[in-house]
Amino acid sequence: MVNGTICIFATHKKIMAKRTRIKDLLNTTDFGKKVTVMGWVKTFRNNQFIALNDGSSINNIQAVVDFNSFDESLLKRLTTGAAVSIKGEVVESLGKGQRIEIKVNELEILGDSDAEKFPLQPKKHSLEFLREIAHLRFRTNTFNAVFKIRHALAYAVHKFFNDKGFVYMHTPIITASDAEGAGEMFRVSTIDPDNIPRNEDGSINYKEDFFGRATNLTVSGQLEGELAAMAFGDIYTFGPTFRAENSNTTRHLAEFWMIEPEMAFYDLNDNMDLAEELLKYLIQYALDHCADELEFLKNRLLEEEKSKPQAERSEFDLLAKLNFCLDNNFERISYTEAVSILKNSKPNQKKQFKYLIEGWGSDLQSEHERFLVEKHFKKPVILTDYPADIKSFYMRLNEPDAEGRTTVRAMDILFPGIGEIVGGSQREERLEKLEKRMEEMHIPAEEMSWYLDTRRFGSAPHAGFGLGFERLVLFVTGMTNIRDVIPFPRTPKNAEF
RNA sequence: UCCUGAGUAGCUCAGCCGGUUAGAGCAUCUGACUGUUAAUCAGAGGGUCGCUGGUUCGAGCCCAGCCUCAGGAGCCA
Repeated sequence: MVNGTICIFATHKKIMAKRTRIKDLLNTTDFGKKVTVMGWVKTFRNNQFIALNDGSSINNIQAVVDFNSFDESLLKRLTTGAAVSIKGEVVESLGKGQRIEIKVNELEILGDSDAEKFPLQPKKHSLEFLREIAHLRFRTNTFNAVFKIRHALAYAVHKFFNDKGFVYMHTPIITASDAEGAGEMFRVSTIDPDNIPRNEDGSINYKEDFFGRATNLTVSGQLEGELAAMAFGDIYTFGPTFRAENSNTTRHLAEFWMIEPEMAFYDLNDNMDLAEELLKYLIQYALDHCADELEFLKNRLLEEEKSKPQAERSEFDLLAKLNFCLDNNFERISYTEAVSILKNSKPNQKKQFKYLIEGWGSDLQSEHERFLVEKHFKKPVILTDYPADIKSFYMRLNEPDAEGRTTVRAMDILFPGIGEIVGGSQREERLEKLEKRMEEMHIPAEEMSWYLDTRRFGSAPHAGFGLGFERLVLFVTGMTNIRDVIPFPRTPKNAEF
């Protein structure tokens, strides 16, 4: 575990010598050193040159075989995808294109890879094709970079909150509450579908079910998070979330990961400050710790853009886009202000919007959000104080404005290319107002008694938000389809692997 | 769920107005070469044209239904 080497153990004996990770090898100046490297063959060129990758770096090491001193039958097995162990000497490369290489002394095939069947070739594959072989796509440069960044961002989330004294709270995956109404839920049940127990009126008798009641996979840990925030002050959740919506877009998954901080004694402004600080911290963390990966993805995007018409190409490359986000304050405007900007905007006046802005009260369409973020402000935008009618019951009510319109203390952070990346609010802490709102929205108060207890005993102002982790990874990696930033995407009609 | 588009070799794609034996590049296999960088050169093999049905003398191509994928919309994170 020292000098960048790790040990591999079998169950009862050490089966392999220490290996050197390729990432460390690529930085070494230790010429003449004898090393063992293990990895997977990317290509084997000219019967001499193995491009070897062990996942530690997006870059390969070149191992050079003297084909006269090795069995031809052994060299034949150096196919793309094969796992090999190489003992050799670190030497300065004779060729151009790499600084160092390994002169191979011993070569062992650990696992063959039938070239006729292995689907990955040393060439560009479409992301659609790689999605069909998600179990192997980790071995490509692109997904090596994407999932390294995903890891770094996940770690950074915990570091950010831990450093601020937040408590990481595990909220339940299986939940009985479906109160938030955040979309269709997946039912959790052990009832035999061929023999459903029924009540006299024909409805399903959930008393017979595993939990003795109807249960679902969680759509949000927020309500439970609020309970914890009312004791710990500052908490966050970071876990899987499930929505059974039939959404077929580049931004939606049936199973995704969400980060939900909840803070006592925060108002909406504190909430926005924290969200903006978090997003900038995470972007900065990726820039600081994933330089190689981001560089690779930047070039990948530039390559891809070449095939697009000039008008559709983006203004910035990936790194410039990320830095731009760091250097600028997010624009904060109210829903009411946004509506007036949109009403007077060119696309609205010229009737280029598919949905024209008529007046106050309806939700903004994605074309409107995109206009605000990508055309008008050209930076991330935080929209606040939405009409109460289109938002959830737990959001804190504002006093009606001069025209008698009621809004809630909600905020959505909109990012270019992604749309809504964060949704949050200051919560309604006043019991009577909350109960009245629940009644209006037909939310059964009896079932939510545990939630309302927070307002009955020591209620306090508090706020929180949800950050879609995959949407963040999308933004940072510059990928365009959310199915390519989660290892095993679950979408309608697809739960392969 | 709605709208639009697509589905042809392992991959990426071409296939004219419905007409003979469905093509290319890459990959694979065989051989050559041996400091290559998506190596190169020569040759070979490889097809349920998404599925089902229909129209027609004749369907990869036209029609209907279904499945899957992609992009957009809605819902949202």
